[in-house]
Amino acid sequence: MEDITEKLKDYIRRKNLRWTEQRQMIVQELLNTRQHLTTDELFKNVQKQDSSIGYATVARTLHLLVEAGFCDQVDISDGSMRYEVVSGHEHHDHLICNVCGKFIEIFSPELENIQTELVRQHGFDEESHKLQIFGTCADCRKNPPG
Amino acid sequence: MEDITEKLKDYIRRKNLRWTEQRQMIVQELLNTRQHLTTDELFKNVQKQDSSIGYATVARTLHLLVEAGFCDQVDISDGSMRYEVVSGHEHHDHLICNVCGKFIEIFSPELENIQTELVRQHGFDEESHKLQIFGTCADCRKNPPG
DNA sequence: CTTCTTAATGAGAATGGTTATCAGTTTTCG
DNA sequence: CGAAAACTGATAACCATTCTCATTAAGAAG
Repeated sequence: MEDITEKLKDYIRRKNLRWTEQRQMIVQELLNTRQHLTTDELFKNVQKQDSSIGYATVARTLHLLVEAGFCDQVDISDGSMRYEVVSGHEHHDHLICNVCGKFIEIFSPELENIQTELVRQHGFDEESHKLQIFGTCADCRKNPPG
Repeated sequence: MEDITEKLKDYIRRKNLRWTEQRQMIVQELLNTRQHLTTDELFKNVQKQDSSIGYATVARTLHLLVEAGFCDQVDISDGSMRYEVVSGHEHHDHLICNVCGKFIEIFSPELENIQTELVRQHGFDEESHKLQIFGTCADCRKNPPG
């Protein structure tokens, strides 16, 4: 999905913002390493390309991407926020491996339905939800430690 | 459930720790205001009783309670951890009101079953999970703003 | 191409929640 | 009592994130 860059350019044009070399490079790097990165991890990766780019610019670009709807901000309570490129299906939940840190995206209509029903029973008006399942992924179960 | 205090005393005895006035007061205050408090909120409440108690002691006591299994640490990504007294059912999920901040504890066996199945399908070995549903609670829907 | 407005940048300071440090205190147990 | 060890309170350290501000540069207009 390289056209995220194009869509972002559109967004930026509409909002009277500016398309800069730094944003280009940061988005490129984020797309390359397609993972759930922290600001600092992405910052370090970007610095390998261009050591003049500052931390604040990376942080600001990530905020921009979230605001524009191209990234999700994920908090797995490990000390810092992580960012992922929104890919296809809008909403999904996460399996998170405690060993290797990998994220597996999951989606289950049944799960969503039960949640909707639960919420209704409590007279609650849902806006969003977040399900995170922590454990050991299949790979790490097969090849334990190192 | 005032006997949480007694159970905690037992735990402390077993671990060769010590039951102090400060811990007594902090636990008492936590039980009184039975809510999902931040360390700072509990600290402020405790200070009303005894202004000599330090922040660090409150924080340490909360850690102790979590470690001993009498409290859960809940992270709703609002900037700080919250603590709740474990009440009856071991595991539960949360409905969180974006308006008044209230937590509603929910538990659904069906939900748990579906999750178990989902996890199994991915060859994942679950250790724990966290489901948070954000929205507006029944009360805040009836009586909107302030 | 040049000018002009204003967003963007980079460095570093500020912030805020949490954790660590340490000297002094208190509990426990022989 | 007296010693060992846990606890306390004040404050410093930490760390991710956000803010500040002087400078740079995008991009629209002329």
